[in-house]
Amino acid sequence: MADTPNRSVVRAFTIVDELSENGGGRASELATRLEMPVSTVHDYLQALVDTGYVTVEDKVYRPSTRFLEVGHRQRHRFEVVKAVRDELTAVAEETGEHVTLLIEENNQAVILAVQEGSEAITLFAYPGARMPLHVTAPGKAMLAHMDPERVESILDRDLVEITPQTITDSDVLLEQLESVRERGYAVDEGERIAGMVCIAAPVLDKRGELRGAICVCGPESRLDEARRAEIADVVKRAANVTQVNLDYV
Amino acid sequence: MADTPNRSVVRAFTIVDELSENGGGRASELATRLEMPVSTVHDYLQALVDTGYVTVEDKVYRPSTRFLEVGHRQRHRFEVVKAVRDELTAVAEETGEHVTLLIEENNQAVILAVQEGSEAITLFAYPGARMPLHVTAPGKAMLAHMDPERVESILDRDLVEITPQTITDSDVLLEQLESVRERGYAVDEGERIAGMVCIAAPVLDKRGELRGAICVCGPESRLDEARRAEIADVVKRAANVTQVNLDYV
DNA sequence: GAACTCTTTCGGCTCTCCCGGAAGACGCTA
DNA sequence: TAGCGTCTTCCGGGAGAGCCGAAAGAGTTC
Repeated sequence: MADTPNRSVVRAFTIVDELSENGGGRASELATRLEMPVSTVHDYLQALVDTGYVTVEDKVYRPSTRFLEVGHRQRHRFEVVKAVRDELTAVAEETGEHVTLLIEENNQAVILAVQEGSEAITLFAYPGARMPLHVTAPGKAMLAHMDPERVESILDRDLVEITPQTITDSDVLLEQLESVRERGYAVDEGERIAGMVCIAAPVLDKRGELRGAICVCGPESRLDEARRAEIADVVKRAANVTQVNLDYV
Repeated sequence: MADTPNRSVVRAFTIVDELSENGGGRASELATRLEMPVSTVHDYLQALVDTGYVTVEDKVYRPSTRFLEVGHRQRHRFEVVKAVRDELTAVAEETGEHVTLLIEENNQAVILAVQEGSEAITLFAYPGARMPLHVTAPGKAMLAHMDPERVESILDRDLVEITPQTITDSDVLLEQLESVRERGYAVDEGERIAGMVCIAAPVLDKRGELRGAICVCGPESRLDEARRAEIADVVKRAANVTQVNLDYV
């Protein structure tokens, strides 16, 4: 944690972030948005283009496919992605819903794989999509198996409210985590997306280390008590099989 | 094209590249490989971690899932990805082979989507994977519809030989491009991967602008003359449907 | 063709990156 | 446990590189 992290590096990635959020932009646009001199932004964009991580076309700059490349290469190195693969499709087939594999990174839940069942709702879910831990079933599933100190430090911060259902009381969350450990799965009811219910089970390896979570999402209307129980079983089984695969590899 | 592109930016991404290639590394490792002082590398790594684009665990640094995020967001903005979606699965089902969608970026062919048929050979193909244009069917399909001046400048450079079959003679390539335009599809026979045949059709929009290429790859043994012709038809149809979808959107 | 906007170039001042050196952390061996 | 080797982390002063104002160039609009 240096006092002053290399400013150029930070600025470069700030520009990348800005480009990514808006899907691209022109030098002057960025300059105003980031409150930097145009010439400075211009210099950075040149440098970024030089590296190949940004492309220009008609003065519009965009993140290049290099990001995909680096991202996917890295993704392949997560053993859990391979270990879960068949189970993910199996779960999608059995439930017909939207199924994802997530991991925890920097106190956030990040999607690594998506598999859509036949009835799956179209969600804005893609590899790399991230969300706070406390607002989702997979997040809670993972929190339940993280180091208590880290959990505490995470819950101590502002628990952002994303929907009216989002749980922002850390005591309530701690109770839920306890129940996750007992039942082996977590549920969220419209806590991240209104009207959407998610059921998730944590994936642990034989040493008990957290490796991710498998999550099924569907519309409230379709998921009554009985169906939720069914899905919970499917998800738990998938997590279990994945663990076995992990330990084999 | 500034004379001296911001050194910090270039260095930062050099480090990212190195991390990506080796799937992560320690400060001292990078320092030796990149021939930089350890302390310098350390400073950069700190800054990169600060941005969230690199993570550390047990002193091992890795590109974070941010790259996936940026990459995928950008991918979604390519209309051709949506336009081709159903066709890609259709082609995979019909042929049973390995099907990909590629685009051209910075004089390279880049995979944007992969769909594996039931018999598909396992290829090291993932979104973001890149390859020279002249060594692949999709590359040739795209070259055939690029600005002649650009084509010339690309073919004028060193035509890297990847397999003994790779075509490194620009005149031969130019002839092939002509035939691609006539027939509507391109073929490569072990020019990128020995023993592998690929058949690809370019995707153009109504203005005739190049938007990408659809590619089917399979083992030589399975693809005799007749089957190649079949696949060529399937691929051409898929490209055509995609064009229609594109023009609709 | 004048006025405006946005991109690109230029260059000198100043700030910040750079890296040697040293301290600290960790692991290994005896 | 002490001692040694390796790696990470911290520190600070010098010099080189980034920064940005200003102006020129490119492209558009009316």
